[in-house]
Formats: sequence, structure tokens, C-alpha cells
Amino acid sequence: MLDINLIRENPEFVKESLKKKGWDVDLSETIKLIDSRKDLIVKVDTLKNEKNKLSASVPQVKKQGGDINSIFDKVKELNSKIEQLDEELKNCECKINDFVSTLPNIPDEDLLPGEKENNKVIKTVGEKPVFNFKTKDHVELCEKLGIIDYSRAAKISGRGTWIYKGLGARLEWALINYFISEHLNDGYEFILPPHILNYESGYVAGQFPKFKQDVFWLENQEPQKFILPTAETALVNLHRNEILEEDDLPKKYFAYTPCYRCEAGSYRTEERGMIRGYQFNKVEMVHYATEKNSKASFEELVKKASSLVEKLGLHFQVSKLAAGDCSHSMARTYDIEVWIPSMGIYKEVSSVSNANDYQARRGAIRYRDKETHKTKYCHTLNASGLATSRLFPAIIEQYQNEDGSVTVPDVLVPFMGGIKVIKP
RNA sequence: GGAGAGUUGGCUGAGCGGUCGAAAGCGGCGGUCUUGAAAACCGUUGUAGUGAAAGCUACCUGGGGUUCGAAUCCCUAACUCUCCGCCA
Repeated sequence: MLDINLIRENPEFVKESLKKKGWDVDLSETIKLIDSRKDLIVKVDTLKNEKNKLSASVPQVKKQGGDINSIFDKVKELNSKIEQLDEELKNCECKINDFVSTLPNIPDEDLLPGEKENNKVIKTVGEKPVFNFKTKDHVELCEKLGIIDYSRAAKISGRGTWIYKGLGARLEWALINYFISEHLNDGYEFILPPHILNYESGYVAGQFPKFKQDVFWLENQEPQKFILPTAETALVNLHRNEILEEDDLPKKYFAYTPCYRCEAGSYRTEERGMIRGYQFNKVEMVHYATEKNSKASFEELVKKASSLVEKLGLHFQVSKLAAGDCSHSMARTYDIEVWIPSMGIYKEVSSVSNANDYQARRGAIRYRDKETHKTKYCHTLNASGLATSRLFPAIIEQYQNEDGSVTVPDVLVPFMGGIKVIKP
């Protein structure tokens, strides 16, 4: 949620910033509404003051044997005016809110405008692996190794799903445990949140109202509930409607959850195997930071996410996304993209983002400034750390051997019970 | 799923239709005393909107209602607890 005062005071800046995200918005109507909102508040508060005073005088007047009925009449008259203005005010605030809550976050100033084509690779780690034999893609390798079962998954669930089995399940679990142990070492707090969340949580994270159709909704629940598309949704709501102490920031959390996504119609033919599915595993990191330290938090998250991929010995790159390619709620996003040999492209395994105060404003997540003692909105940041569904194929393909076996990356061996090679 | 009880400020907890944004205690902050600390004593201490400010307005879980007037009465939702049923 953008600050309505910013919209009112600097509409040109807001307009220009949103243009970089590909949004051409007309703010003139909203500005009028913001002004009439203030007028209405002043009017209605004055009337309420008058009414309160009259009502409070009743016992006194009664004691002195004065005319109470004329007070009752006056207050009734005031009440009908107040009711009318209150209605108007509510309407006005609804209109402002309905519009402003659909607006994306303002991108950081240093971002290039535009979409994907303006993303900039800012770092490349390792080199594309060279094979002196004919390579296979991860779907073929996994099926031959018997570590992923696509067809039985289709039978028991449907398309866009898969089954990890045997060493495949162990490799998947090893990855997750490896991430967990790294985050624990860095002093992050481990959270296992519920996977079923209420509407408010999706709203605060910025997924709703715009992306309601991208998540799975539970049918027989009242009020409506959805299954989380990422642990970020849960983590970023942990401190909703709370006031934190500046000394406790940054708060650093991580969570493991599967992620459930509809992504209706987005399944592309080249995205075979587990590149895109309805459910995938992810470990997610979230920081609650102050305005001052949010940049440092961002750098830390980028560093942490890259180091995980680097320690796995995978070839990858880090991209700074153009404004239009950043997520809706985010002011800044860096993607960590791992090389998938069979596709010949880099695929996102981690998205590191800073929402600034966008989510915090929606969720009234504040902290008390030590010096001024005033409350301020937190900055929320999130980063995958990491999504396994892209790493798994990358590992299988980058670590494949001529005989179809796959070498287990060194850092995962301890989490695999010492197994160093996956063979059929 | 059935029956009942509850939800008040950072916490504990009073309030049961009028001056209650809310007693009291704890905690926090400032001060007195002290070489320093503790204790004691004094003062202060919610959030948000609006206004240049004084102030005003709203908020006692959320929403609706009754009333001139609601933390207090009624309805409703969410949540918590207890008992029963079912179940990992």
C-alpha cells in the first residue's frame, strides 16, 4: 500500500515511478477524494463534538429540572446529519482504498524501467559445465534413476505434479536440511507456519486483491481461506498489527513450507519435469528491518541466497531486475538464476526482494523509533533460501555422469547419509 | 460436531447505561535521595485520524443494533478456555 499522503503531496513522483513498472495511472480523482476525505473528517468531528457535549449535559440539566426533551431533539437532528456524513466519509475512504490498494509498490530509484529485457546480470558464478558425452535432461535422468515418478503422480493427482521417491526423496530432503542448517548457523529463527491462511494475510503480503486467482482456495471454509503460495505470506504476517522495538530489529526468520500455486494456464511446454508445478518445496527467509538498516538486510539476503547455490557448486548468475519485472509489492528484486543445461537458460531459484514499507503499511507493522519514540513502519524483505524445484533439476543435470548416475554435491553428502553418487 | 464460560491499555485486573480513554497493581520512562546501586517517595506512561496549535474525533476482539448517551444492554462473526463426541 502506498502512502496516501505521498500521493497527495507528490503525485508526479508517484506517477513517474509507477510508469517504470509499466503502470500509467490517473491520480487526479484520488487526489480529489483525499481532499474531500479531510473536509468530511473536520465536518463530522465538529458535529460529533457538539453532540457529545449535549448528551453529556443531560444528567446535569435533569437535576436542575431543565428541558431534557429539547436536548433529545437536537441530538437526534445532529445524529441524522452525522449518519449521513459518516456514510459519505466511509464511501470516500473505500474508494481511495480500493484504488490505492491495487497499485504496485514504487520501485527504487536506481532501477531501470521496463520488463525482463532490461534486467541486468550483475554477477556470474562458476562456468557452464562442459560434458564430453551426450547429456540427458533431468526428466530422463530422474526416470532412469527411479528417483522421480511423474506418471504415478499424474495418476494420483494430475498434471503439474511429481513424486520424489527413494534417493530422490532423500536428495530433496537433504537440500531442505542443508538450507535449514545454514540458516540456523546464521542465527535465523526457524518457523513452521500453518499452510492455510486467512484473506487478511494474503492482503498484507500484497497478493490480494490483484492475484486472488493465483492461489488455491478452500471451498468449505468460512471465512474464506487459501493455501499459501509461499512461506513469505505467513512470515510477513507474523507481526501484523504489532509495534516492535527498534532494538529488536532486524528480526530474521526462515520457514520451510511447500508452496501451492495455481498458475492457471502458465504451464509452458518447454518447462518439463519439475520446473513449474502446482506444489514445490521452498525455504524462505524474511527480515523485518528499520528504514535505516533495510539496505543492509537486502545485501545480507542476496549474499546468503547466492552462497547457498555457490556451496552446492552450481553455475549461476545474479540479476538485478528492471522495475517492471519486480513483484507487485516489491521496490527492488534481485534474482538468483541457476543454469539448466537441457534448457540452455538460467532459471530463478531465489528471488530477493525489499518491499520497503509497502507490506508494513497494509499490515500496520510498526516499530518504535528509539530517538523520537514515534512509531514508524517496518521494512519487510524476503528471499528464497531456496526453492528446491529448480535446484533439483540443476543438480541432476549439472552433476550428471556419462553412465547416467549423478554425483551428490559435497555439502549434501552428510545430509544423504554419506551417499556420494546416485545410481539406478 | 454438541454444551457452557470468556475476550478491557505492555502485562495482571476493576468496571455491569452518563463526567470512563478507562481504577488498582506490575512493568517502562523521568526525577528526589545515594559515592554508586537497591529500596522508598514524587511525576509520567496506549494507538490512530484531524488541526499551525490549543484541541477535537475514533478505538475496551471485529461488524451490526437499541439509546439523547454504550466498555457496560441485544444480535452476529472471529478467537480463547472447560466438558462431551470424533480423531493423527
